[in-house]
This record gives sequence, C-alpha cells and structure tokens, in this order.
Amino acid sequence: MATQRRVTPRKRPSQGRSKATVEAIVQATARVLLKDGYEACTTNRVAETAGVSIGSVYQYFPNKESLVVAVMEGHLGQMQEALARRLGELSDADLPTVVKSMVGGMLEMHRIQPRLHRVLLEQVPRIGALKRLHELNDQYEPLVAAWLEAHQEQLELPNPGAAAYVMIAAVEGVVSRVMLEKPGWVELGVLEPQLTRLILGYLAPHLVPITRRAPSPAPAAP
Amino acid sequence: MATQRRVTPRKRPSQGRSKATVEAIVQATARVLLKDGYEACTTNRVAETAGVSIGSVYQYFPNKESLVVAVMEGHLGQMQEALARRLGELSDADLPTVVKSMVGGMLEMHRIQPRLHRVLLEQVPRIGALKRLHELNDQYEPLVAAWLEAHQEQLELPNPGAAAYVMIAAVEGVVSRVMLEKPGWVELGVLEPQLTRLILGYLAPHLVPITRRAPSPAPAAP
DNA sequence: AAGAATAGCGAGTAAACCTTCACATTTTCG
DNA sequence: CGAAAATGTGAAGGTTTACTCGCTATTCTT
Repeated sequence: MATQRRVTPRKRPSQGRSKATVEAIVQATARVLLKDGYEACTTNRVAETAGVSIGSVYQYFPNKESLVVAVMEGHLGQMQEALARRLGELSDADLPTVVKSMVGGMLEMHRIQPRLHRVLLEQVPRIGALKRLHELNDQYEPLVAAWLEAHQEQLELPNPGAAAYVMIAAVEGVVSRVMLEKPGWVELGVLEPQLTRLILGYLAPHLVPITRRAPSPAPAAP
Repeated sequence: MATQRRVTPRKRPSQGRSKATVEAIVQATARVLLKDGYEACTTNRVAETAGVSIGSVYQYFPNKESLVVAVMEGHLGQMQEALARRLGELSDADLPTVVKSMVGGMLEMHRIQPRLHRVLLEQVPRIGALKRLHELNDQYEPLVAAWLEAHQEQLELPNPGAAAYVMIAAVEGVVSRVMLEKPGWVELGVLEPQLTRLILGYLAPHLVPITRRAPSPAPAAP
C-alpha cells in the first residue's frame, strides 16, 4: 500500500525573507496546479513559477508531496474557517432556520477557490486528499452533534449519535458532486432549498412545510 | 489541463488464446492495484503478474491508463448490474418499502470488491475515475426520476426534477464515505435505517414513522 | 566589522518507467 | 502443406523528473 512519507517542513523559515519565499512557493504550487493540473506540477516548474531556485524549494519542503499538502492545508483551512464562522452563529432560532443556515454555510464554504478544490479532489491521489478532507469534516461534526444533543427533545431522532455524521456526509456528498458536475446550480439557488428539505426531513419530518406540487415551473433534470 | 489520451483497446483479440491473455492482463492489473496500490502498478509488473510479456500488454492496450480504465470499467459494470437488478424489482409497494429497497440496493452494490473500489477511488487520479463513477450514477438516475414522476401524486415534492439527483448524490455520498471511514457500519445495519429515513423524509416527510427517542442504546458517534 | 547563521542558487545525478521494435512462435485456412 | 495472419517475446531506448550538493550571497549578532 501507499507508503507514508514525511510531509512536514524540513526547516522553518525564520527571517522575513525566507517566509516570503515559502509563501511564494506555496502560491506557485497552487497556480501551477490550477493552470496545468497535477500531472504537470513538477518541482522545477513550481520553483520557476515562484521565481525561486529549485534548491530553495528543497530547503523548506522535503519532497513534492509536501508542496501539495501545504496547498491543501491552506485551502481546507480557509474552508473550515468560513464554516466555523457560520456554525458559531448557530442561534437558538427555530429548527428550520438553523438548518437552512447550516446548509447555507456549507454551500458558501464551497465558493472558496472552487477550481482549486476541484483539482485537489479530482487529480491529487494517494496523498490522502480524501483523508484530509474527512478530517476537515471531523472537526465540525462534534459541533453539529453537540447541537443536536442539546436540542434532542425538539427533534424526532433515533440514534442522534449517527445523525450528525449522516447529515454532514449527505450534504457534503451532494454539494461536492454538484460543484463538479453542475456548478451553476449553486448560484441559481436550486440547491439550498433542496438540501434544507433533505436535512430537515431527516431531523424533524414533522416540521417540513407541506407543499403540494411545485408552484414554479420546475427546471427539468439534466 | 489533463490531456485526453486514448484508452480504448489498440487491437481486438480474435482468437481464444489472446482473449485469455487480455483477461489475464486485466485481472493482473486489479490484483496489483489491490496488493500494491496505484503507485506500484507499473506496466512491467502487471505483465509479470499476468505471466505475459510486456510486449503483449502493449499489443492490446495503448498505454498504462487504459489498463486501469479496463479494470474500472469492469468493476463499475458489476456494480451497475447489481443495482439495476434491484431497481428493476421496484414494485408498486408503499413508498417506505420502496425507498428501503432502493437504499438497500445501493448498499448492496458497495459490497462488490470494496477494497478495489477504495483503491480506485482514493488512489487513481486524473483518469477520470470520478467522471466514470458519475456516469454510473447518471445511468440509474433516469430510472429513479421516472419512478418519482410516476408517483408524484403520492409525494410531497416540489421540483421532482432535482429530487432524483439529490437523492442519489446524498445516498452515494454517505455510503461511499462510510465505506472508506467506517466499513463496519454497513454490516452492522446502522446505515440502512438512517438512509431510509433521510430519503423518506425528503420525498414524503409525512410518511416518516414517528419515533420519540431511540429505544435501543444508541451506538455513540466515533 | 567579522564571524556565524540563515537563505539562495542551479547544474548535475541517478533512478524509474513507459513504450517500441525486430524477431520468434503459434494458429488459421485455402 | 505452406503461406499469411495473429500472437507473443523482452532487451533496450529515451525521456522525464525528483532531489542533492558544493558554493555564493545576504542578514544577524556581538
């Protein structure tokens, strides 16, 4: 199976100059990934794009993988931050509102560098892209779980332990697929109501508003 | 971006002998992928494992990618077949039963070579693994959509066009993540009721059975 | 200012691996 | 049978690419 390699920095930049270098390298990696894809993302090319010698790259990064990991770390960090902000605002409003807000947050999170996200998802292998992504989710799962438990009385929820997990996986599954296949949907606002309904129907079916038929001409499936 | 390469067979085997060769090559590819991962899956190693000369490999496969694609094609074909069988049996039973059966089918589908599936998902990059996977889904989405439209009256469903898509993406998202992270859950039967509830709550919230609190001690979240 | 530490350079190395090709063997079929 | 088509062989070519290392330049410290 895939061998584990070191991906932590080789040396920490201490002077301001070197910090800039490291930053330039990471950004260059992202740029190359975006423009040319993972295949063409060679160490030499990254160095060149960063306007830096290849030797400098290897002063701070032990290997090629660590470059991509750094990019991924940064990107996921941004996403996580965006979501945490939204989750922090989770008020004690009524459930439909809260759910809508959570779903909105997860959608918003995916507005951050969607093209980079795509490359990272689609092209980067074995580095553990998925693993890191899941770690990201694992970080906000407890938040959601805690919220659920606190409001357990208002919900009709067997097995609240699994609920947070299922919820997050479901939303994330739909969103990330839509981002890959039909990026337009997010902007069109098609997704939010659907996901809200999905989750609300899961957590508290009795709270789903009754709607007989679609009032608007439904946009047909692809 | 990633360049498109030919992945179709170079020559079609006509004699029985060569058919066996091709089969051996594809199977060897799968075996190597399983045992050593994508990284170590070199053409020479595949040839060796298949007990065949490297020249023979290139007689039928234009390049390395096409080998993996062949494996993927076979695997997804099996999965698709399994699911199609289940969907074909979609009776006109009541909605909860039908949903349960669909969910069960998708779970069952993932019992086919889960380890190979994992390698294909996690390690194989840029070949368009995800694309093919999505194509798989696209093939049964119409089936589900048709069923939904036929039974639209019984459902409370705004925008039935998007419903099939969301449904499938949600279930697939949860299942494939669980398969990667907590494979045990599938066998334990934790997942099926949750997913059934998720989908039923989405399609017809008023049909979700009312359950105040979990009767059994809920298996805590990870 | 000088020595030390940190940062930067880039040609060169060494290994990996895909793919080809000229040739050998087997099967088909008139 | 015997020619032609199909199949199989594997050593070697050629390219690509991650990474090293000896050296220089800059910045810090005292």
